[in-house]
Amino acid sequence: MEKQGETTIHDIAKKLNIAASTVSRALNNNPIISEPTRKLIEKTAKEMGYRPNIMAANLRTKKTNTIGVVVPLINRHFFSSVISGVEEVAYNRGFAVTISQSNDNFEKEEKIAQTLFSNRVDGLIVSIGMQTKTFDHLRLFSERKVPLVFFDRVVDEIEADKIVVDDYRGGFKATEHLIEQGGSIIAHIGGPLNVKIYQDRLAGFKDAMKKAGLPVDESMLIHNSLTRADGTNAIKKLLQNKIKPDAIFCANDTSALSVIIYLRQMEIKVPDDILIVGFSNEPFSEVVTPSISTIRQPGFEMGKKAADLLIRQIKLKEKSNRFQTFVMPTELIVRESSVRK
Amino acid sequence: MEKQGETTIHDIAKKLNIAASTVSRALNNNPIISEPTRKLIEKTAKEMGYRPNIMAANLRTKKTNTIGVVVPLINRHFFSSVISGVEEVAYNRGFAVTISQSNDNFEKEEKIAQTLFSNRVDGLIVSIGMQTKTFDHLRLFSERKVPLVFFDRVVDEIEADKIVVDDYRGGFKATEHLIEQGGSIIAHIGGPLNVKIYQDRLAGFKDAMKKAGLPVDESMLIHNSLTRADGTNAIKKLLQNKIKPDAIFCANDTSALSVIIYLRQMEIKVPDDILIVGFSNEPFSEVVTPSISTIRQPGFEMGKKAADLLIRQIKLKEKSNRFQTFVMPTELIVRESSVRK
DNA sequence: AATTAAATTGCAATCGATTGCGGATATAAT
DNA sequence: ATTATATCCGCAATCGATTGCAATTTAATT
Repeated sequence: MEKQGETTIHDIAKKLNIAASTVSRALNNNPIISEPTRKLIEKTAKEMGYRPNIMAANLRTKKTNTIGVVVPLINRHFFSSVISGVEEVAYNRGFAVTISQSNDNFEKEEKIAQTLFSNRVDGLIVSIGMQTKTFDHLRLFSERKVPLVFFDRVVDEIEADKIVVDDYRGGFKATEHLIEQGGSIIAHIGGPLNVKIYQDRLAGFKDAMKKAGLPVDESMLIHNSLTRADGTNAIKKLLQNKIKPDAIFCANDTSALSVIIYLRQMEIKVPDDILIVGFSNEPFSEVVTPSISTIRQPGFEMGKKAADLLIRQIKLKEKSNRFQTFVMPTELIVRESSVRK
Repeated sequence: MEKQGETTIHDIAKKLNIAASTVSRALNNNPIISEPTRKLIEKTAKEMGYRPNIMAANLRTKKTNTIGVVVPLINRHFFSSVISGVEEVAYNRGFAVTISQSNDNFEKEEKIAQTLFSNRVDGLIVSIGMQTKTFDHLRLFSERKVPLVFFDRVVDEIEADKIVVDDYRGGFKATEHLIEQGGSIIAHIGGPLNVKIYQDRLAGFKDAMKKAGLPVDESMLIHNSLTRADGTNAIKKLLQNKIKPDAIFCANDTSALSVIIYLRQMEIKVPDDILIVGFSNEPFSEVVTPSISTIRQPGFEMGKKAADLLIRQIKLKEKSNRFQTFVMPTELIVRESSVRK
């Protein structure tokens, strides 16, 4: 005999001639309920196919047990790895994960933030888009005390927990490595400078150059959105310089790949003629020929850490702890593209 | 003056000396409310910083405006592309997307299904895990009339909308291509046969062989989980056969990659000595050397289609339309790994 | 001016679970 | 037998929005 609707705690209560409140407490393992009645309630709940109505509970408790994640692009190895890490931790601690992608579009990012806020997510994990230069849509969360964690592309202007990779040292190590391998006229293909990670990678690049006593010529610096097409355009432009680079530090693997493919077409040898280092350790960087030296970013671990921090904030709540910034170590992975045989 | 809590429709109603119901209707653009009062209500709502409490609305309407997506692994290009497509459509139609990964683990898939069901998602989009051989956890949805759409790794035993790629023709085309290129002793590295897509790819393989009058030797068929390690083991085993294959159809690009890398180490030339075709068109397959011929699966489009179908079901509800299966066309992408120069 | 129809708005119940507080029962102590 | 002390449990309000139905106001008609 199927009931017409879902069974509620009231149905269970009625069946057992007890109060709904008792049922509720029993099902929530409230120790105030005696063992035998709890057992009984659990048993009949199962028999009746009871499933708690989470919306009702949420309404009452003002919690959704949901955390929101906003990334520029899901379909991108680094971000999907982070999401994977977030999901793993969240799932194990009883949180659902709602995911949205901004497509690096500011308006969409704003709308997503509004929506997630209205949906009362218990907390938010964000990596901002490349166009994002104002932050009111995110301040909304921090001001209303909704826990917020930034990762990778963080926002300096907002106080919150942050998880970044050591982009500065990554840029530094990459450049230093190129210098060690014999590069002296070194170009940098970087991302938009309103995004901190690209500032940092650039800073690392410059400092490594300075340390080695090498000049940084403006004509050797290019900033774009680091897509495949951008990478191709960038290398074309670099090759038009009177003095051509003998090494390039690319701020991501995608542009490094573009460069390598274009150079192959031009019959310029990598690494013999030009050394290349990328950034992020995308899966393809390992298997392309020549394989791309790059900087590893521990995406999965960052996701786990972000979720852990966020959930910690959610649980603590009131106790406004100081916000922390975690810097995940970067690792230079040396492959073929940067080592002369 | 911040109110202590959120402003509700009752607050607005009180301020304007009208009933909460009027406010509710006005905000929902119910035409029964006159234009001037609607304007007034909207204006004060904005002034007071009103944000609807979605949980309360959900509780009342029994809708969550959320759709669940379950995939084996987020961090996998094909799946993240599908998710990306789902997210795009869902977002534009006012649905949130909750994502979970099963890690190809049956128990986790079960728990996820339970959780999403309890969370009252309005519909579910699923690609089952490799271990999944029973389906009660999914029948839960179909039986309780929660819209359900399968994609890629679908379940024959459950009636629902399904979106698959034409794995049979994909397998057939891949194999036919290998034969055209001169392969005659052709091996197949496939996935577990409880998953339909792998059955179909195998069937396509066999039929293409039969059509060409070529024998299918059991020793040329290997089934595993198609990981990097599995791929390496598979090619090792194949090379131990007395008769060695001169072509291999791999059921995914990952195993094709493993094979290529192993063969390179063994100094066996691809494509000169052995032709290779993979499956899925993972990003790396284009850029590896030799680039991998493969079968394209339109992940993003599948995601969009899945979301569209699901939302259509959600909107129609009652009108139990016939369930449909959409077969997305596959496309053979010929690259270096399967073409003798 | 009276009556009717139409247009608006309000009342109050409802969705299902949670929880503070008071009441009932049982066991122990005197 | 009586009081004290836990131990359990139930009552009823509450979370905030939605909605059927009733009530009121306004406009239209005769």
